[in-house]
Parts: sequence; C-alpha cells; structure tokens
Amino acid sequence: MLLNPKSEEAYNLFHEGILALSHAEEAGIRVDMDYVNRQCKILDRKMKDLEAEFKESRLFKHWEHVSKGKVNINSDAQLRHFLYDIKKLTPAKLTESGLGSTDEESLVALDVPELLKLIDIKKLKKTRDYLEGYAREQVDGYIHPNFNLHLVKTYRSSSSNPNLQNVPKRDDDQMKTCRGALYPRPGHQFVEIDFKSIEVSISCAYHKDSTMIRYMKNKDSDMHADMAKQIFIIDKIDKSNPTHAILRQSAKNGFVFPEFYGDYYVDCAKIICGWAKLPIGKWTTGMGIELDTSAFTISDHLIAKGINSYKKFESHIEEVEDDFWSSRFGEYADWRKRWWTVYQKYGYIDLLTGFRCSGVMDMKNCVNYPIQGTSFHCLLWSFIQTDKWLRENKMRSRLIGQVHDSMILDIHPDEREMVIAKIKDITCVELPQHWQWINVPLEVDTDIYPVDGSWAEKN
DNA sequence: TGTTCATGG
DNA sequence: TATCCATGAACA
Repeated sequence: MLLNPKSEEAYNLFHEGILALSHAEEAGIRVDMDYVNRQCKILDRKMKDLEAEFKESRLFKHWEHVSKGKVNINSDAQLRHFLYDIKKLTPAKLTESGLGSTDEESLVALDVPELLKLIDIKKLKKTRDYLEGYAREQVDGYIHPNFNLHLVKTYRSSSSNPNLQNVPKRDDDQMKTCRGALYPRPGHQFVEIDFKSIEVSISCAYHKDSTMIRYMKNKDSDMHADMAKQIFIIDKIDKSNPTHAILRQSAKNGFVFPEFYGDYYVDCAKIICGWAKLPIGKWTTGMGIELDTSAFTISDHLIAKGINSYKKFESHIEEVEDDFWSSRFGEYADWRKRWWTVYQKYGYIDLLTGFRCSGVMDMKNCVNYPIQGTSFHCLLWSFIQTDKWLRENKMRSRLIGQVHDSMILDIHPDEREMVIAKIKDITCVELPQHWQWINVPLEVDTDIYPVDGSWAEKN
C-alpha cells in the first residue's frame, strides 16, 4: 500500500502515531503461560474426544469409504466434495468462486447432526490457535503485539504477531479462554476506552446530513429504534423490553449498518429474519420471536399488518430502503453520488485528515474508505495525546494497545480516575477543538477491569 | 500462491 | 449492482 499524506499534518499524525504505538508495543501485555499450557491440554482433550465421536458416525464411515480411507477432517475441499458431489446435498450458499460453501452457516443449514461435531472441533482448534500464538510470541511472559500504519488502504491500522485486534469477544467460551490468558502488570488493572459509534459520527463530517446530525446531537432520539419501528411496523421501542431490544438490534445490524456499507434490501431482509428468527420460506402464524408475554409472535404481528409471506416482507424492506435513502437520509445519499463522481473524474479521494486514497475503487469503496480511515485517525490522535500526557507526567499507567476505535490501558489503581478523566477530555473536548470539521458530539464508553484481573474479567 | 474459513472493528 | 477493512491457519 502506498502511503500518501498530502499535508504536513497528515504526515505528522502518522509519524507521531507510529512512535506512540511503538511505546505500547514495547510495554506489552503479560501472559499467564501456566494457564496457556493448561488450557491447551484441556482443548486437546476436548478435540480428541469429539473427533473420536465423529469418527464413530455413519456419516464419517461413508466419507472414509468413498475417499479410500484418506480423510482429512480439516480439509474443506474434501468435505465439499463429499457433501455436495458424493451425497448430492444442496449447498445453502456458494463461495466467491462459485463452489458449495462449507462455512458454519452452510453446515448448520444442511441439518446433519454429525456436522455439528465438526463445527465444534473447528471452534476449539481456532481457540487453540490464539493460545499458541501467545506462547509463540511471548518473551519473558509478555507479548508485544505489532501495530502497523502502512498496510491498510483505508489508512486504518492493523495488528500482528500476535493480532490484538481479533481476539474472541462475542462467543463467551472462546472469549474466556483466550482473554483469560492476558493480564496487566502485577498490581495494575486493564481499562478500555472506546468511541461510541465513531463511524456514524465521522460520516456526518463528510455528508453533513441534517437528519443524521440531529440524531447524533439529540440524546433522546435513536436512529436504530426508529428503523426498528418502521421495519416491524410498531409504534414504540422500549429498550428495556428484551424482545424490543432484539428488534432494535435486528434493525441496526440487519438494516442500518449493512445499508451504510452498501448492502441492499434483498440481503437485508434475510439478515433481519435471521435476527428475528423468521424463516426465509413459507410464513404462518406462531413463528419468530415472541412479542410481549403471550404466545403472540413477530410473524403473527406482521401477518396482521398484511405482510403474510417472506416475499411480502422483502418488498416491505425494499420500500423501507427507498424511504431511507431518498427521504430520511437524502443528503447522505446525495453526498455519496457527488463523492463517486469526484473519484471518477480525478481518480482519487482526499480524507479530511489529509490522506489521499487512489487506485481502483468502486462506489462502495469510495464512500466507505474516508469514513473508516478518518474514524481511526480520531482514535490515533487521542492515542498520541494520551501517550504524551502519561509520559510527561511520569505516570505508572501506560497504553498497551488499540483496536480501531478503542484504547487499551494497563493502569495503576491510584492513577485510574485521573487517567480516565484526562482521556475523556482528550477524546470528547480536545479532539473536536483540534479538528473543527467534527460536527457532532463525540462520546466514549469506559470498561474497568479488576485489579490483577485478566482481560476476560470485564465487569 | 490463491482460496476458504474464522476472528475482530 | 448488491456489506467496508484487516490477520492467520490450513489446504490444494
């Protein structure tokens, strides 16, 4: 990737940035190697047991028979051949190159119970890979993840050896096993500070859409709840109601974000149904998540509103999409068109932070790169100021890493409140003063871990 | 070396 | 015209 800063300020951001990141690399993160060794043994045992069970199954015996006894259960190519060529099952989806997919979603869709064991084995193996990485990379009980600024075409960072930016978090078992290996220095505690929806905030600096700016400025408004109301045709979203929370999540992760990144109604309808547990095929009453306390489900509700088939739901989402881009966020849509036109004319686009993206881009790249890069630059600028402040004030606390929109610190408890207050000032006050094109308030979330607690022990 | 899969934002 | 950006392992 070619770094192309077009201003002294852009150059300086990365120059100071890589120095600050190198301080975090030098500090490193403590690894409990006894724990790593114990967990690896436990994982090995679980994988061995599952593999033995899998090899007892009729499915495996058939596989073994047709492959002349040379089955490699780690080979997706062999599994694909067996499932889709030999057993003639129909793949739920295809890969990029048009072959039958063997990812978790596709295997689950085949509804073959034995394959669930295979999925579990793969998951345990993946977990083990993280632990092996820590064992391989640790020096005197500390890992020193690299943070790179020269590898990503959007001008984000990346991390490697080991990668600190993709440590499991969503799956509780994987999260506990992997993050449970990593500790702060003795007597210290982890603190993570992350920007709330930074990409949405930064998108406002580019498109200046008045409706979206209102959403970001007004704490009582909630874009995702409003979309949930429109998508599911309900009057009100009460976030404290667990069912409503799922509907809001469906709207956020199945419609709003996919639309921002360039997806369209056909795929959005599918994702939303995944969240709401509605089938893509035939619809009847009594399907999907339950609304309220009765056995009244989301399908009952939608059918009562006239959406009595999946196809009708898809058309409904098409209308929601049309309204989303032509009415609700019309100024955002206009900006995307203008931005794409500029790229087609000049062959490049310039970020508000002074970096230039060029090379082959499609429209989605053109409208997403500047937002992704600039959002990270907000984190990087804050990281640099925090690093300077901690060093100038001879603090015992230090920055140890960064995950795109969050800073990770190893903090001495006596300094905790002062450090957190300073970082809140840097991120939410100093940063918008430094870059005056930031046109909505910025907010952060703070996660405080116990003293001497691992990265798995979030409160 | 390219593809596919899994993990994160 | 159909979700953006990464790293890393394993296989063919």
